[in-house]
Amino acid sequence: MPLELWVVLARAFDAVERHSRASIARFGVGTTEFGVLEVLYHKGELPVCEVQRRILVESSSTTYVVDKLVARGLVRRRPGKRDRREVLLALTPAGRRLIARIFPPHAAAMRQAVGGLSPRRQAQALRLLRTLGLEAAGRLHHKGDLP
Amino acid sequence: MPLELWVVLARAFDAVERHSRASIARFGVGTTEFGVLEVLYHKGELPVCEVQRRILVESSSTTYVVDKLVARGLVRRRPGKRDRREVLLALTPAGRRLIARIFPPHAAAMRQAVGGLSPRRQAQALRLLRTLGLEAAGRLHHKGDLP
DNA sequence: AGGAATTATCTCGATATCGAGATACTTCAT
DNA sequence: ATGAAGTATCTCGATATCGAGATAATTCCT
Repeated sequence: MPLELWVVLARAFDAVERHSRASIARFGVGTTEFGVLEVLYHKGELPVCEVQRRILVESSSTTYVVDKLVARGLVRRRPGKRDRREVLLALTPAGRRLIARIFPPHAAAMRQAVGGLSPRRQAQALRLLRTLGLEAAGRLHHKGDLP
Repeated sequence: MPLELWVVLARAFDAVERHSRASIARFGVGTTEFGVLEVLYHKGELPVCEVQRRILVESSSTTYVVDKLVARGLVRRRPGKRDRREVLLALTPAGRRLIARIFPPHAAAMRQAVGGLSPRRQAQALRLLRTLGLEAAGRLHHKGDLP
């Protein structure tokens, strides 16, 4: 049963992610790039580490993606003031315009993607997956102690 | 709500996948390589395309992974007889020994990974995710017709 | 039977991602 | 106050993955 659950979780993620990628790719933006734009759009200026936590890639990849977005003039870097290790990220006007244009159709695409479940079941799935994710994350061995 | 569901789905997948990767990596095997070994272990000899369908990577990546497994002497390629386009894959004795050693602790690790949900809730999640995945896959636009 | 469309596999170049380690700054415990 | 431990970011090399396209075999339609 656990293995079966893991398999259907992976399949569901894959299928839904294809919707996401397709809806975003039309605008010449990749999944990870979109993640950065989206979080800055909704949360405002944030340090890199905060962005990283939300987009589920490693820090080196975050640097890489942000580099690209900066090169395209969509995101701006600024040294942090209170903590001088931090680098604060924010959208440029061009970046804001782009994400404002992408986001609504993307939200619609995702509504369509998960529309196979009724709203009631979506809410059920949401609760179960939240618990599953948090518990699984909490159970991650930080050093090395496996069976 | 759909977007929130998508986010928790991605997070849950990420967290559980980390368990999977960690449990497998100890044996010097990557996620995709494991997928190939595992499906051949449980289903016996299969054509590449059948394996590919199950491991959720593109065909070019499948070739790449199989190449590595063949080079390591864990998998064997054999031309298909009834359909001469096909290439049949099977475990070598060494491959069988390896996966037989990896699989039990991996199953245990996955039980632990999803153990945050009671068996009853695991079954619920399984049903919901199966529907979600199948529906989402069915709704994938094959050409280009998005909002 | 014969050509068109489909399917299976592979090649190749491009790119996203990782992991380990370097550096600089901050926090914490004494 | 000071040194140790922790945190934030980045660099660099290695590698997994993709996408487009090539080739060959099969199936389908009439």
